[in-house]
Amino acid sequence: MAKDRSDFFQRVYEVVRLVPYGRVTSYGAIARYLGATRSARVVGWAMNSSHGMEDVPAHRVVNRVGLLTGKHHFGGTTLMQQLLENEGVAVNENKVVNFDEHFWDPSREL
DNA sequence: CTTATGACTACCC
DNA sequence: AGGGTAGCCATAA
Repeated sequence: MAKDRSDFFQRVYEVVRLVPYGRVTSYGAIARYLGATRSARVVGWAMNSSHGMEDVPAHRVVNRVGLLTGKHHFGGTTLMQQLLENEGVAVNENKVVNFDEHFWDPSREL
């Protein structure tokens, strides 16, 4: 049951879990941290599986421009936005305001 | 078993 | 500078 999906997914989940409160990161940042810049899609796909993982704050993961691309997967509502705003992250038009300020890069912060 | 797609990003022309 | 294609890995059919 441990390595069911793959180590890649496990690493992605771990990094996302390490995202501090009130901070957001991007798929590419995680992928790059794992050493696979082009694997950003896999990171997003990992998030798709993260739906059953409450420990994985996927709402803190957005695309490189701070756009809540995965918001549709949160129930098709503003749930993702509400979660971010609840943590102090301002969101406007499905985009993270001051994304550069809230951006948390694992390979940079870690 | 093979094909296609998917919450992305970067490079090439 | 802008648009299009390729790359990555896994899951689903």
